[in-house]
Amino acid sequence: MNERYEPHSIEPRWQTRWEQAGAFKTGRRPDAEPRYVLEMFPYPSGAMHMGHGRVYTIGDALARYLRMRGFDVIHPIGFDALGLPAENAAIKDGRHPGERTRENIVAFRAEMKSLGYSFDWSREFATCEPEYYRWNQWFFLRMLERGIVYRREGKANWCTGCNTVIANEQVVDGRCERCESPVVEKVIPEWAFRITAFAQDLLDGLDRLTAWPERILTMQRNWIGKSVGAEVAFPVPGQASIDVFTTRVDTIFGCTYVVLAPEHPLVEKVTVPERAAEVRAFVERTRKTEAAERTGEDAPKEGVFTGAHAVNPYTGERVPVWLANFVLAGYGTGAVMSVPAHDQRDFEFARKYGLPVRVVIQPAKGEKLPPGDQLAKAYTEDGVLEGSGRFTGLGSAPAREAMADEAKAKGFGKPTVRWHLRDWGFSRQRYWGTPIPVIYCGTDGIVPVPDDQLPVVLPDEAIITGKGEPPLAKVPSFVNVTCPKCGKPARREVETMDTFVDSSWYYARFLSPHDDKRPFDPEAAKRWLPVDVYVGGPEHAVMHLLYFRFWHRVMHQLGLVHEDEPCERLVTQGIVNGPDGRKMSKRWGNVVQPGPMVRKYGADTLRLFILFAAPPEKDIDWSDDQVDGLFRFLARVWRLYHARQDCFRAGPEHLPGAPGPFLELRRRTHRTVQRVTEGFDKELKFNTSIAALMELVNELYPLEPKTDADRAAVREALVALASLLSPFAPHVAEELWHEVIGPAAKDRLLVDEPWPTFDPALVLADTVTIAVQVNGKLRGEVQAPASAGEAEVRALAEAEERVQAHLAGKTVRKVVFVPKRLVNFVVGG
RNA sequence: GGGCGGAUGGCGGAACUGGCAGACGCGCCGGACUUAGGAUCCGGUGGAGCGAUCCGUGAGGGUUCGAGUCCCUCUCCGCCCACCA
Repeated sequence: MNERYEPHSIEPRWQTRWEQAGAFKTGRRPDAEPRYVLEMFPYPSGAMHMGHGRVYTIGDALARYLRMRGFDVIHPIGFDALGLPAENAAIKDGRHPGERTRENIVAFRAEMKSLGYSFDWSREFATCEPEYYRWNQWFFLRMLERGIVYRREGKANWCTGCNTVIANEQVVDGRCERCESPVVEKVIPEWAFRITAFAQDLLDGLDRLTAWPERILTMQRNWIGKSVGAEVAFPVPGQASIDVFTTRVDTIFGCTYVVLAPEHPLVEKVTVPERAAEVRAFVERTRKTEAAERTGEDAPKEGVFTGAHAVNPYTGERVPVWLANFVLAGYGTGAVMSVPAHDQRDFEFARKYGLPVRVVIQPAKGEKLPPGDQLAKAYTEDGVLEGSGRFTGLGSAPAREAMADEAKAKGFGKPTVRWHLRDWGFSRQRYWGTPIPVIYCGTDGIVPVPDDQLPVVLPDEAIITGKGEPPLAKVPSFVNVTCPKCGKPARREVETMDTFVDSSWYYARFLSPHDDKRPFDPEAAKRWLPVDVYVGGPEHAVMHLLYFRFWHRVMHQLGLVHEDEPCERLVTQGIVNGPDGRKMSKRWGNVVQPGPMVRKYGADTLRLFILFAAPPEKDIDWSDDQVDGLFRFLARVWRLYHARQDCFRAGPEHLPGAPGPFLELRRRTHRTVQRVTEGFDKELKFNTSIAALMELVNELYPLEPKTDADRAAVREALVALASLLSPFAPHVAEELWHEVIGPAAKDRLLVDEPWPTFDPALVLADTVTIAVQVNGKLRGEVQAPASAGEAEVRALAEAEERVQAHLAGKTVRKVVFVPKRLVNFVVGG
């Protein structure tokens, strides 16, 4: 055995051995229970970064552990290869996005292998392969048949930088999430998934996801955004009827005006002729304002009076109808009833334009509100109704119910549910995506491409400029087809799919990645789904994870899967920041990449650093010093095995039973097995699991075994240590395990060995240290048998000198005894 | 403004259902071995005090024999969302 720890001489060797043995192939244990461990697949733009290093290290530790626990594990990897960045890069340097993507994949694969990740590489695929995206097209056609896909003529977010439509969910503060260019509204025909039809179901499903972080569940709930309210019709006599949506129908007696969105269809109709010019100017002005500016936090509230009046159906009162820039056409009915006393926006608007403020809700307790004209700000809490006719005196909640019911009974409204979630517009005027499989025919209209003509392959020869028409429109051989129905010349759809489509079902494709008859094998799905553990960044909390849940429900409807949630447990990992605590970025010059670190320290050290720095969900800062420390730990472990070679041949029959350091060592060994095992089964706090291994090494280090029994105890510890280390630092663990086990085991691999078990009798200490307190303050400690009762411990404690000093001259009023932990004398006088 | 997390030594972080605060690592200090040490090994390391002891988990209150942990009020930090009616 080499005296020095040299990771570079051992890591590639074991990587090769594992690969040759097919150690990480799925399905090696067909009779064992299945487990599916999945990390979010990477988008291969450029080189692998530390964030990737973290996700895959966390998932890999789990996968390796579960394999050793005897499960049949699937741990696949692939590449999310289609997408805007590759296309933007292509626009920049003129290279084909596929060429660049394939290069990046080669680099990624090499780095992942150098990190020793236990992927089943035989299942790898990239979403840019027609063998994959043809099934995106297949799903599209199935959803089209079922009305889940539809064509809509609607306002869309138009990114002025990417020149393409992006989803609502991808707009951040009025800007494109990717390129940060301003997003403007534009009317455009587009394809959409009817995800809103699943809104209630997606919401209900969250209650069953008990192993998802609460944070993520809350974000999804907010994103789906169910609000229960009421729709109420405010007639404009002789003109029209304005439907307003409100969640606070209990405040309706305080409604002093009604506001329409500038784009509301009734604007023209209700506006009185003398105000038409002013209204039109306002509408024009608002339309020109960018979404970001209009809906930004500090944007001024502006409005204009239409001259019309609408009737509050509850009171019969006539209230003025206004337009305002802050009312959005796309939400609710695009019209709101304004209750300035109980809504802050309405309040500010009313003050600005001198509209009346009428208090109709009083706080249930505490001071009453002043009259509306003296109110300093809106009171938006629930309370007790006043000045609300027959509803006066009711609480807000029962009032909402009673009032919505009355609206329904009298036919001027109804209880209504509204969602924040919008349908998912997924067509992109881009090249590097899945072609949408439809044909536009002059005779037959929109004609789906027949299944037997799939895939519609992305042509290589597209000219990508990022401007004007979609790139595919400029490829005549692609565009010009004959109609599958009538055989006349027709045009292909030139738009492609959002890449979130690709990542919505890839986990299922891993189950039969080479299937050319169907997207995946439903029998395999029955065995492997849902995913047991899914590891990825919390930045995907809403978009990807919602689409992914939606798609799974669609696959359920298609009979391809048996359950409606795709994943049981979600682990969201924190960011790896630079050494300065800031986000790694070229701008700060604080980027640390996994590749160079593997070359410097070896994969095992890097993996250990990532796992030891903090629990998975916390952000961590890169630290060169900590990395050094972990390299030193592995070198120390290495030296330990080297120094104890004389223990390798002792047999377990000689294990020590008599009290002494080697029996203590055995206890430590078994306790460590227990702690690390629980670390995997419960909290996934790998940092404390690794700390436990360090403690074992520290205890082992100074021991000098003299007898066979001593050596057997050391050997037991060394065998266990190699196994326990294996999920975290697999290469060095494999090497050391072979050293201990010796030549007899040369054909076996540690990664295939069973996970060590612990003896429950050994993890329980027989002597415990009990803290002694007087009035809650620590005054000493005593050693006692673990089984000791109160009387025994009390006697031991009272014999302690320091304790006696604090008890002297006092009366013991009470004694609190916690077995195995403490005894507390409560004294007085 | 709303939602969700946080706040513990010089630093990263431990602490199961309230029960010895600071495990483990880094850094630092001392020692050993060395021509040398930025390698390795051993010891120390929350603060104050010579000491017995006292003070310490963002701040302030409370519950309790006992609070990092539970309750109330507040401050700061991070992330997500935001004229969503």
